[in-house]
Amino acid sequence: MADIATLQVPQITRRPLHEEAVDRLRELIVQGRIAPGTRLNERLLCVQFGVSRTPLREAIKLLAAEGLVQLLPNRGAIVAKVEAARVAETLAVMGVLEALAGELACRNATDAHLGEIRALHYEMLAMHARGDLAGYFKFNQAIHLKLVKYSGNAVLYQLYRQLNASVRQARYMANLTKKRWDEAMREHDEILAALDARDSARLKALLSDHLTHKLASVIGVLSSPAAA
Amino acid sequence: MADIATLQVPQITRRPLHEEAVDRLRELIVQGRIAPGTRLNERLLCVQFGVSRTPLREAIKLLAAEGLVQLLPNRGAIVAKVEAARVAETLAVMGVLEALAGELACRNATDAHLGEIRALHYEMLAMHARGDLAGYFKFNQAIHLKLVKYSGNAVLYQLYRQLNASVRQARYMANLTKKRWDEAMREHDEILAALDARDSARLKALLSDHLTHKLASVIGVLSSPAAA
DNA sequence: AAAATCCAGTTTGCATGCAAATCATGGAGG
DNA sequence: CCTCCATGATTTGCATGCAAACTGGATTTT
Repeated sequence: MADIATLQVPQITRRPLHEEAVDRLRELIVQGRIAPGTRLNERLLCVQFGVSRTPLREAIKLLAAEGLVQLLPNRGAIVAKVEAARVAETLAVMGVLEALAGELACRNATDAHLGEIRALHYEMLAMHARGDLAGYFKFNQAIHLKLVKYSGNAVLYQLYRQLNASVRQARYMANLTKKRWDEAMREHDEILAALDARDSARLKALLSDHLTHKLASVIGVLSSPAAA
Repeated sequence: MADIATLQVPQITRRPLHEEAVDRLRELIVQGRIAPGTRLNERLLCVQFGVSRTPLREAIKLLAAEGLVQLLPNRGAIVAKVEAARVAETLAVMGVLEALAGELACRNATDAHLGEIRALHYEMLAMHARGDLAGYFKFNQAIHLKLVKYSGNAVLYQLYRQLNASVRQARYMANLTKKRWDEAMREHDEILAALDARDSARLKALLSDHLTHKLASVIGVLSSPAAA
């Protein structure tokens, strides 16, 4: 008897509030609902999240180490600004990380994993065909994240996600031109082919180029904001 | 008048206690004074640091996002364990980061920067000649850090330092054998030569190999702890 | 008029107190 | 003897209160 009850016991302990706060605040930031440079007013966010200042402050500290917010001693925290220079640096790093991920994924990913990526790839192509930019970004992100995940290197995955979050807003500005979007799709085709063939050297080169192109695209947008 | 007074005004505000706590706690952890897996007792650390629990808890959250400690909901935090698998993964990532750093440093480092690295290189050789392991580690670390710093990519530098800290204990186990130590010195000679020649392709390859060798060395030690 | 000073109002940083969860120890039952 | 459960002690998580620091604008000084 009481199997269900005993099984639930380890789960009834509720999730700490500061974890909840971290997720909600991160969501607000990466979605751009709080403009970069804005001060995070503790009291305001408290009432918004329905928690006290203590767990909220702990959440802010977590996000600070992630690089999403910047701590100003005695002046609280502000949403980290996404400066063009920093985005460029971040994408350069992500480029080599993804190249490594591709290399490892060729060795470590299972056929099932490859199938999953292939499925996402076609979903992405569908979004591209429809001109659904939001949907495209979603699947594009998913593909890149899965690829890194299936590298089998957990440290790499965690780091990549961290960097990705810190430039998420900027990435949304990347493939703005139709030309660049089409080109990115061709690149993705090649990436998938190399992955399927488990050609690690080729995949590595393709991913590196892909990120370099994305970098150039993002920089172009960031350095001339009026062009949007 | 009152130049000194007005200049000091912005500085009299004392450093927040949680920042102090972060530094002291990080020091304890990376130096291995607190064994991996140990629970961080808040009350204990409070009296040790002379601060209240609130700033201490915030410090722990910062270190958690850095990866030095692991948060267990409702059970506080423990010092992150350095498992062989995780060290291997981390070194693999550091390898590509350093390769990128070398590539960038060839382009961006000034001659003064190169001179500084060269000086550190000779200091390291001196330590090697004396058989001073601790001194050798110190200068070896300095060289690698400076190289990454002089890449000019701040994101890369921050990430590299973070990863380096998280496996610091393990790195001390790396060059245990005389043979590996001598080999590492030869590799460093080549690295310096490539950097001086600003041969980015060669430097990239050398650094990548260097880390791969270090990885193999560390793994060998970690997987057979009795062999020490 | 421009710059420096001063003074509320607001916000952050920190200490403390309390409730919930976890841990440890001992005893009952098999 | 081992397992399971109960219960007190410890520890974590959170809310609140207070002091220090910052902010912005009015006042004074040059």
